[in-house]
Amino acid sequence: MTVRDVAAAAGVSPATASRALAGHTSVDPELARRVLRASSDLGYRANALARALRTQRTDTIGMVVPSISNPYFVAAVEAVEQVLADSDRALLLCDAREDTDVEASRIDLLVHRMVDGLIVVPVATDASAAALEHASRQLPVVQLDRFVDAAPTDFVGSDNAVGVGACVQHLRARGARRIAFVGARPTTSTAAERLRAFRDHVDEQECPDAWLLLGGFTAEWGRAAARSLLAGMEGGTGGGADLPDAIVCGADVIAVALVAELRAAGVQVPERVAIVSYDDSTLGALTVPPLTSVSQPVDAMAREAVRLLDHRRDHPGAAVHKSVFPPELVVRGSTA
Amino acid sequence: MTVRDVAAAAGVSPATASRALAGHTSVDPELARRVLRASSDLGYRANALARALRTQRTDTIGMVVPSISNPYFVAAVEAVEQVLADSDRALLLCDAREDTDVEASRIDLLVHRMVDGLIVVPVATDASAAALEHASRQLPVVQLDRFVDAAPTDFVGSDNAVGVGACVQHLRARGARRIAFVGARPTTSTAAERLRAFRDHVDEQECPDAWLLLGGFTAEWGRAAARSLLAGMEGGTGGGADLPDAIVCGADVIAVALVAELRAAGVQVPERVAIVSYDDSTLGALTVPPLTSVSQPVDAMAREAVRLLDHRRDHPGAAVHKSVFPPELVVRGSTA
DNA sequence: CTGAAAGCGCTAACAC
DNA sequence: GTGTTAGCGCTTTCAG
Repeated sequence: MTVRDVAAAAGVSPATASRALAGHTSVDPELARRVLRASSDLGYRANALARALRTQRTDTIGMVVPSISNPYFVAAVEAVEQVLADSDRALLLCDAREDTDVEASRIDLLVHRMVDGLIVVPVATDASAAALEHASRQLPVVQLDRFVDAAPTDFVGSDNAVGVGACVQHLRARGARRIAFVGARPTTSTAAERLRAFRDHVDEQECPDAWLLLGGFTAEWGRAAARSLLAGMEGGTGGGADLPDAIVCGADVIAVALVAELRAAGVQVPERVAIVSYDDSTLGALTVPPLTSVSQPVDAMAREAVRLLDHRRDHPGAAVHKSVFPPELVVRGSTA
Repeated sequence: MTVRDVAAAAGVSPATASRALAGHTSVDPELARRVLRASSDLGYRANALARALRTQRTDTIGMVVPSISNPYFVAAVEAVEQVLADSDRALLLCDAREDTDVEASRIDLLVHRMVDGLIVVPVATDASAAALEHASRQLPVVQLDRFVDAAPTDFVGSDNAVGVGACVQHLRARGARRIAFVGARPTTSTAAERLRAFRDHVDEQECPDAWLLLGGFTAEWGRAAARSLLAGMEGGTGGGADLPDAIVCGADVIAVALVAELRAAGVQVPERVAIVSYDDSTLGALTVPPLTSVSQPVDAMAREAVRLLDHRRDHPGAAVHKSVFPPELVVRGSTA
């Protein structure tokens, strides 16, 4: 089943058949109809490989995420997959396993596969730069969620300063006076921005340095941070006086485990300690109490990422573009 | 950068260069060395598209899962991606969104992309059959986790009878006398097998029909089922007398929401009601209390799935093969 | 063992 | 507007 067969059946040359199938206007309407007819009669489907080899387009987008076990990235993958499916394109997905070496090898794999573009959530600000920069010289690349400055690519993310600001204001309005921050070490732009935003919003009075707890975007870290806060309480004046009124978490994976640990120790959430978090993942909505969390418009962000890739394919020299979306605080039981 | 360049640099023909690069033995060792040398000097990488067009191998495997938001499927995707990456292959991932029409169109997309094989977790026993059957006539297909009998493909799964049996025995050993089942309607083989196994293990005494609750593999259903059980309690003799001692859940997503709802209603877990579940997902380990759950050897299953695809490529006519792995009950706080 | 030549299936110049 | 021809880059007959 090739173009030649269709062409023969329609009584035209392969070239004309190809043009008709591609919807080129410079084809006699009558011939075009015959071709289309023959094509559907024969159940013809153009060979994707041959077309790709010829046109240098694979209709495939590559995506590399730091870890597919993180529900936020899963949401991103889901959204991108949907956008691509809508335009008959496919997603080559790779998991970097939080390792910049793995990440580099996956990026290389995808470039070599000649994907039309690459969507990357970089593992780390420093160590991801080289691979990204190299890739961006071969094809359109957009960084999603996190940004590596050294790699001059397009970017789609959300405004972490606004998000964290909303968290702090919400907690204050709810009466919180003393607020802790449990986030990730600033090895990624999001972690760094959230930390900086938090620092900008509170002073030493509201949050002493001991309550700026930094680890990783993992459940283990959430648990460890909770234990650390609880230990501080025991050393204090007793009665939980040295526990913060509220905690801002850098991600739902952290918050879920942190809440679990606090509750296991008999600390009431939200009565004794209110919790706000980031990502608004399915995870956070399932727990007791469900998490108040900052939500990002993932679908719109996915659409924008794909749009930027398409745009850059057509305008390789265009200036680097950054799209930053406004997040929104979704209030739930953890601050009820 | 093409084979011709390498060949020229090594002073041989493209054919010989190609053979040397492919490791064919029928090449003069000296020439082979020159080719390899030239290749690495020039940083040559064979064009994946051209090779695929010629050899009819894309080194890409397609995978379709019912929903990428379900952590069990994420674990499966993660495992498959790892196995493929280890053999320099890539994963084309599609999400069927629990819809058999979407599933059919994604399978079609992947077949058309000429993936070397297809790993499918079918959405439903009936409605997924046609697409699977059609696909399996074009390329190697293996069904994972769930099985559609009408589609004669290889299969990799785990023994649900053994898993559910272990759940029931564990609960009995813990002193449970009255056990409810909250699972999914038997529209998938796993749901059906788990339900049947449960029925085979308990009698009307231990579990009246009212306690066989069937919905979907979703958190919403877990919540609804919990409410239903709580409503039954109110109608009973009071004091929670009409609540089961234990509940077997068909999946962690169900269990997590069910536990949340029970606890919100003041029911102690595991003291009043013990919970066991299925999948042993990251989700279940994060909750309070963490879930006792049936664990499947996902990595081994992924390896086996890829092995079956490879095997079938070499032996298209071989008999259909089913690999069933033994699951294992992981005991945690929800039955502590 | 090696090279020349063909061809995977498609589309894009180029001529008519 | 249409057909002829060439070629994307690779591998694999087929001769030698």
